[in-house]
Amino acid sequence: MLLKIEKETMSRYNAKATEAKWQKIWTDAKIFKTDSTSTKPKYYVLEMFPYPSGRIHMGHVRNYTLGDVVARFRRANGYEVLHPMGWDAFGMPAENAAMERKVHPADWTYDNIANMRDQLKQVGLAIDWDREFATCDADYYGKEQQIFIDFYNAGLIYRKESWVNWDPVDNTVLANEQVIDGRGWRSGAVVERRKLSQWFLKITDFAEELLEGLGTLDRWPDKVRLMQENWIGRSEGLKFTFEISETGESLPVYTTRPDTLFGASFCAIAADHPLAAKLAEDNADLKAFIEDCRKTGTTEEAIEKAEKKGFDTGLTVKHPCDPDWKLPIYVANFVLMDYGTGAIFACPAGDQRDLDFARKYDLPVLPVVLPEGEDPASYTIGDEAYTGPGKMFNSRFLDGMETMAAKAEMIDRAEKEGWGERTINYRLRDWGVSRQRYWGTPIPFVHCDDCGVVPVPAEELPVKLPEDVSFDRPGNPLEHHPTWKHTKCPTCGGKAVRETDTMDTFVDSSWYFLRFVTPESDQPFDGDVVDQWLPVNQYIGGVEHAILHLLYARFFTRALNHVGRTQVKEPFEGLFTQGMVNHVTYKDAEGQWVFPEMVRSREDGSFFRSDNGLDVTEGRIEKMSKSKKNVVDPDDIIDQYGADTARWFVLSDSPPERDLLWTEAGIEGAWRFTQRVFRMVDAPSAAVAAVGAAVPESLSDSALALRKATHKTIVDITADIEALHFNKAVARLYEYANAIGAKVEGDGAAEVMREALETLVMLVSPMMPHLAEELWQKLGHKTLVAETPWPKAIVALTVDNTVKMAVQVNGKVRDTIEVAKDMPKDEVEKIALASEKVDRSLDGLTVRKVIVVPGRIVNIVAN
RNA sequence: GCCCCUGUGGCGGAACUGGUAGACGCGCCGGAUUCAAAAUCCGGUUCUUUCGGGAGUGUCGGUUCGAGUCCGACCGGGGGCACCA
Repeated sequence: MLLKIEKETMSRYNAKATEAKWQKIWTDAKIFKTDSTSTKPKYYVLEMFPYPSGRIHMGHVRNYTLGDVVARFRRANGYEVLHPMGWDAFGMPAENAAMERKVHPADWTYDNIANMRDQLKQVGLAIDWDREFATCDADYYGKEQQIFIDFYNAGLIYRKESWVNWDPVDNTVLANEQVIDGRGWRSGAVVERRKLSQWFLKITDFAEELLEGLGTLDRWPDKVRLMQENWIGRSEGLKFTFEISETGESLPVYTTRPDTLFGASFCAIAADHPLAAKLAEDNADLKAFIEDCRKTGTTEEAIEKAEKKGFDTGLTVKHPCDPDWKLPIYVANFVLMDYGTGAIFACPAGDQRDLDFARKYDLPVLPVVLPEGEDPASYTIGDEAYTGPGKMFNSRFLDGMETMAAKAEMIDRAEKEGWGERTINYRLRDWGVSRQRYWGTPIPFVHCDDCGVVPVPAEELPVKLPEDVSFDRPGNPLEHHPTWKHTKCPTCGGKAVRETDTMDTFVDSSWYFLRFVTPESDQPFDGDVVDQWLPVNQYIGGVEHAILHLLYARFFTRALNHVGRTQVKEPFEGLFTQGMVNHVTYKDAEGQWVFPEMVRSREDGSFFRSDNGLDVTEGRIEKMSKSKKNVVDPDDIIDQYGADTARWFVLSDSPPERDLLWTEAGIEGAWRFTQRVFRMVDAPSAAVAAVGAAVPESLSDSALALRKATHKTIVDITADIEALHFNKAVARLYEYANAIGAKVEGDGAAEVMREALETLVMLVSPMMPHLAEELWQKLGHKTLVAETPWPKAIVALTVDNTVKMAVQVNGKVRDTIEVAKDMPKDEVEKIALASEKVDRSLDGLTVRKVIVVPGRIVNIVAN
């Protein structure tokens, strides 16, 4: 009995103690410290840095494990790897905590960082922690202010009065993208519209470059490139000017469908259009209509959306091709001031919105594009506009032309006759970065009555946030602070007031990957060193950042290039977007969400709560979220199974770009494998360590089979990791473990087994680094796995000289044959036809044709 | 409404450029070990069958000697969006 217990403990792998041990050894030896000036080939792997919310979640574990496998794999393959970590530390939750719990945002943030750093370190990541910083460090945001002033001096920053989305709860301005269904994306408050003076970054100057650059990003997911392309929204069309018949004033419009100009039926302007505002001055009804449009916001839900509304101004414009043709001007709720010129001409036959509008207000609908196969005499438009291609008709000089040709012709004519021009238009708008908040980078400017807006001189940076702030009343604490904003004008020395806006936190994350390269630089970064390390070779993060963060970071890099700080143009060479981590949801009999750890199962398969015994039912599988309580805490998992098992599980089963389903059974399976690998290597380790590394020439069949498996596995795993197909790598390692478990005996068995076990340890090491170190040591090595080169396959052992081929009769597999790899087709055919099973299937049929695809298949066609 | 992606056993998923569908794992079933259990090990596991086979990758059709893979239409699931002129 005693003996048995002892055996049990000895053969069990104690993950917790072992992991702590190796983490300390790695840290003490500083083996993950990156030498920026190394002559080795460089590899920069980066995961999107976390927001310090307080605790890590499984999504973090997945994200950082993916990156860590890449980092360790590249290190083993001879690269100098840069794999840093930092904190996206500014943002509203810290201010919310300050308001709710009377804790200073800085204290809250740095406490959270300390917690999460400890948690992340337990995952065993190969990170150079010496480069760590938080964006809320004055050192970091001071450098950001420097960049901001650079951009200002380069004309990339301007201020303008503009309509903004005002969140009345957070007392802040929201970007359009941050307004979801008319509500603030964080507070959920119904958004109002206000006019404020705002700071803007001229991202639109780079619209064309950013669009073109997408073409070079061949290691980005197509999906993300497409989303950015749509976001930039380049279109080519005609910009021309209507003359208002009654006043002679001009009204510029933009259209992508100049071909349909003869189908025009009315003209519509946005509610925010200056002309609308002017007309509303002495028209109460119009004023009310405009107010109404504003209330609905720019992105309202479907039902509200569907309702096209307009207001007839009573004015008309002259058709540019026919001064006698007058079109009424409407103010319409579906025309956007931000896009094009804020005014359109409408051709109801060719645009669904225009058609809906025309039907509602009983305006003419004249078809001008004839779809193929339709008769011009009888063709009419019902409730559906025709937006496809076709031949022009009812269109005077365009009649008979194809749509594309008609477009070009109309633009050419407009340019020749001088009433319009070919114009490229973008949907992309400039980036408003002003936030009326405390916990962000102060915009480094002062307002002087005499000198206007003046940048803070470089030697006075950083403009630090004051520490003594109060969150007792709503609004921006910087505005309320008794002294902070009062300063002297850098130009004239007179009284001046600091800008109290802080920057959008997307600014912070737009250049952190550059700071990581030279975090000690007194400049934002050392351009020469950055140019050697960038672009980031592999960037990994959530697809939710597909547009904003990634587009802003691309813009920032180009802007930094523009101001001469770097040669780099595209920051991220390879992008990988991981899927979410999901879990089933549980609800008890009272309808309350239940944490998975509180769910117990009965023998009949039903569930109950461990605390109060209430019945529990399994619900949908959803993204892990605190609100639905379908979360598992990485700390608990690591405590129970160890980091390696957790890492192994998040890498297995699902392809990393897809959602991962977290299950108890899955983590148990991973844990079993961890134990199995440990036993497989541990049990024979002493004997194996004594065996020489040299494998003899002559091997028994079973030894040769294992050796071949070893070298094939090296090739496969290497390819899988390079392609980030970690789930496949995991599957192959299971297979390889099975192969090692098979009986090996005879000549060379011991040597081949040693090679196999060492290879297994190495191949597993990027995924389960602690276990690998422990086993490596047990196999008699004094060096670290983390500093051991990746195994090299002997190519000769990875090719077989025979091959199994399927033999089909009329496309159905009847038999398999094993033939020499280079056997001529006619011999293969002979062997296939000699098969008894094939012969049986051919009974009564005549062979018409035999197709032999060498190394793959034989198909016998018969009837 | 528009755009994109996706659909394979009970489940997660394999299947290179069209060439043996279901690798590997989970679950389940059986066996070994154990007083018993846990753990571990071995075997089986798409469905169906008269044990010869037959059917099968969302549905229907097409191309091909051969289709999960290519083409067309439809159905389901997921994601994105901006009423973008």
